[in-house]
Amino acid sequence: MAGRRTDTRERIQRVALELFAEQGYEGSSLREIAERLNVTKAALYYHFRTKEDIVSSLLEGWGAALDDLLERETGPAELITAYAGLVESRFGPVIGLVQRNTSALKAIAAGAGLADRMLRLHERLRGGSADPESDLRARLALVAVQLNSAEGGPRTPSDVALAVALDVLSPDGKAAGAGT
Amino acid sequence: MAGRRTDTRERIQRVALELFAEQGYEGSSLREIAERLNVTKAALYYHFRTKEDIVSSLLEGWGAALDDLLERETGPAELITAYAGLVESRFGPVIGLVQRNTSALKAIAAGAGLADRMLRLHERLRGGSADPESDLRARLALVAVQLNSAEGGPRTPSDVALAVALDVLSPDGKAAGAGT
DNA sequence: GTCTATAAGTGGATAGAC
DNA sequence: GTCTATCCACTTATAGAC
Repeated sequence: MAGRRTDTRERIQRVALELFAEQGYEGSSLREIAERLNVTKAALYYHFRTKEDIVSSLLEGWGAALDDLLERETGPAELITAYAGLVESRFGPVIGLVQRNTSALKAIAAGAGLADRMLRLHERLRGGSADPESDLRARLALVAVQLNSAEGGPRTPSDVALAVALDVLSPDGKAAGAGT
Repeated sequence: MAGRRTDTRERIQRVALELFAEQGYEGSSLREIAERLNVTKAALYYHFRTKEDIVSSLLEGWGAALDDLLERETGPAELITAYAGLVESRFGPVIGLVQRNTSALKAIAAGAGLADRMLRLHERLRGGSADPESDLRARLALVAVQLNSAEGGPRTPSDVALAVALDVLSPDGKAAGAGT
């Protein structure tokens, strides 16, 4: 695994992520990716079977990390905290991509899979309470920690984002949705 | 104005919005729009100069409504309330479109114009306070009222969404950002 | 206002040489 | 592992008849 001689596959992924972030998934062509790498389109096809494979490979790590998260049996607060850690440490750019290309990516298996996991995370986050307000608050908490994702630079310090997310999820004053 | 004999232009807009919502802007072709309308592509070009013109015409009303909103000299709470009214009464589907096709639409003049107006609205919403937390809260308030936009049906009752938005913007306990 | 026909270009993808 | 050359489906857009 670590003994490979070239890193072209990784370079393709890096450049593709760059380009998709700038112009969107459908707005970026394989020709452009190849040009920026100074190779030909055909070379890309040695490393990836299709264009969809390229973007899927980009989403892969994020999907796996979400699965890890969903397996833990922690409560809402710990869940959103761990989620914030993932966003901050590694997956910000990928999340930004997903968020700005929702329509384009929902037509792709890996994209639909991510949407599914986010839905499950959302359910776990609102815990037992299924009322509309808790539902909305759980969504907003997720948005709070990922709003920064990849637009020119981090805007909200990550600790502030997490604090707001936690407060939005369970506003002080009202005890968190422990009743019922 | 009210005396036109055909409504083809409006029918094109209706079908285009439908299709863009289902498959995204770049994922929908003029051929598909024409087919769903039982006309030919060429007919579309009688009513709109380009594909971009079609989507721009869809965003137009929303842009104008935002300009109206920005001209009023009201405070944050009134602003978000009025915004929620617009989302609820007329522009939900359009906002959903914008939100799910951010990348694709930023390459379009009308789309970039909308992003600009949202930025100004966000600034007005956080009023004088420029600290990271107020900034994030202002963004979240906007998200709160528009999260429902066009996915199969309204999820959060609009009054609940507005209440949460107002609370997120200025959590009770802390007085709203009225001082400097 | 809508049609047929077609231009002109791009896209993703493959074959086969090196 | 990368190249040249090519294919073909499909796109936006236009010309001109009806």
